[in-house]
Amino acid sequence: MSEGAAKKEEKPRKFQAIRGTRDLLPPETALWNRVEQTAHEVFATFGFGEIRLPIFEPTELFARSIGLDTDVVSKEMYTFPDHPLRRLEQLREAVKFEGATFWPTDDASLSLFTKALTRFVESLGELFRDEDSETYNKERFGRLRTELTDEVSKFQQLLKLGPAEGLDSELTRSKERIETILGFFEFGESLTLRPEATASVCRAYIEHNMQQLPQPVKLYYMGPMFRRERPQKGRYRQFYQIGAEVLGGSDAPAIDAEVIEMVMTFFDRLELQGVQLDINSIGCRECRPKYVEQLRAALLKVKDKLGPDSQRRIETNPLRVLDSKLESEQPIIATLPHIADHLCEECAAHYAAVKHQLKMRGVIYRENWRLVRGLDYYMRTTFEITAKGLGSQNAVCGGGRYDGLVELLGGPPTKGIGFAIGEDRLILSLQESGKAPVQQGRDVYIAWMGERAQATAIRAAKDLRKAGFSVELPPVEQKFGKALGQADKLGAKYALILGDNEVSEGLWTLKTLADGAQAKFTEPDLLEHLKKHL
RNA sequence: GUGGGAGUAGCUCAGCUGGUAGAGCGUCGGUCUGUGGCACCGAAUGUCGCGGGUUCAAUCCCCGUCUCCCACCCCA
Repeated sequence: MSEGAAKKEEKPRKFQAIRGTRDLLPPETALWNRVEQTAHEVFATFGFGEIRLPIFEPTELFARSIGLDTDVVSKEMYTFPDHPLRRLEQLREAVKFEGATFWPTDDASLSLFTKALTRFVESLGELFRDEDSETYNKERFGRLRTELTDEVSKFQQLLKLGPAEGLDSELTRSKERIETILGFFEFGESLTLRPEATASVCRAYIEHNMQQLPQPVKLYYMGPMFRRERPQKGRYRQFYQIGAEVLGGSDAPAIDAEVIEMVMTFFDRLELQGVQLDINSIGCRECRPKYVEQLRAALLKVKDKLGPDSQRRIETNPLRVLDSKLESEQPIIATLPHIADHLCEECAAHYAAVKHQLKMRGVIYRENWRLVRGLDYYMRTTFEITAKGLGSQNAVCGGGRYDGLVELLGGPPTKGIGFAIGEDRLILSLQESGKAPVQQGRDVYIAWMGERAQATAIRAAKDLRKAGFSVELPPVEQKFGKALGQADKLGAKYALILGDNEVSEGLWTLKTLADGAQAKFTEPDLLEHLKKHL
């Protein structure tokens, strides 16, 4: 038993990718690369430039843009405090380490406690010297530091006076004040792993004064996003998005249409199957609230016929009732008022023009009056693209217009529209329809034998690779049979045979693995031959 | 966060209402030291997801837990 336990301890912990994250391996990564490469190419033809963004941002950026009441912000973000919290934890550790309780009760532990606290305050001083970051408000921290030291010396005095009459409550209050001040240090900038990238793009637009560039500014990005959801088919906690945003300039319907055209072109190029574009307009700050009220009123009339989820949404977000999947609710939903009939004049005109622009571009769409977007910042044009083979998460792209978001984030009034593609889902759909690449083979496998031949083989590999061929050069000598077996398993097209004969003759043997044909070439001829045939 | 299904070799899976594990594929080696795919022979790899309980005995029964899959919710 004890032996078993000891044995157990020797074995290091087996690590595994944490829930909702995964490794992408070859050959699948070849497909990812193809998708991303295609995005680079297609987006470039539409005049979009790539923007590379931080993976984390201030929490507030997402809270403000996506909306506090959305699920994404209220329960799905990976949020953590920056560095100052670590300082506080260090302090707590230090106090514990010195053998003192966090709240000393006698002289001995008091001196330990103040020692640890003093060190903590000093370390804050270091923090200010080390970091030139503007994230920390020097003045505020200086003030806090003074308050803290003052309060601590007061606490010390109180403690030394002993539990004299009337001082107990003073002591308690002093403790509370110190804790409060320490609490402030905890509020180092709260950071969040980005759950999406639109907010970041807007932040970058503002930060780099892009309104001074020729408008509109057209940017695209790709990379991982993070949401703490329950994993499912086509849904991960670290997932990948490819997105694009058009910021600034006008809100011309042609921009909406061109952005949609671009995604469709991209999907077309990838031969994505079962592509279906749905569009809608959800109005603006003027007309949407009025519609929402009418919708709510209509819903209240049929409340008892709805499921519990939808009943709840009547209060929280009536629009979401529209995309309920419940079979039993479908007939009821069909009777609800359409937003298209309640758009203000400008929104209606814009929506009509977007549809016209799409037609001119030959983009096939379906109007879906039940298509509503979840994030707060969307207005007017919204769209969603679905593809086949995705289970119940069949949306592969979602997007819409978000005029006013830049302004909300402290920038100038700016028009905006964009979309995000779920790359994981895109890949999944491509794989389901048999578009997955096969295992990467090699152009040439070099079967060498003998020390002299290895030198030749190394030179041959270098030259072939320089010419762009994929070459496998075995690190150790192998029997010929084995070498050819390896070449076969690796899916090589050719085996270059280099043995004593070849080296002394200066004629290299090239074998075509598919049919077993062999021919001899001089070194330069071989390169020429391969260039012609590969 | 809620519900359902599943975890046995690298992969796909067997394992009899309890007696401490097997197959196929793959990997490696050999038959085969200048010729691959085939065939034959051989080998390695498992804390039977993890922890606890019942039992003389648990991969199997019970409880908990973790992970994966599917769906709800929400979203890309």
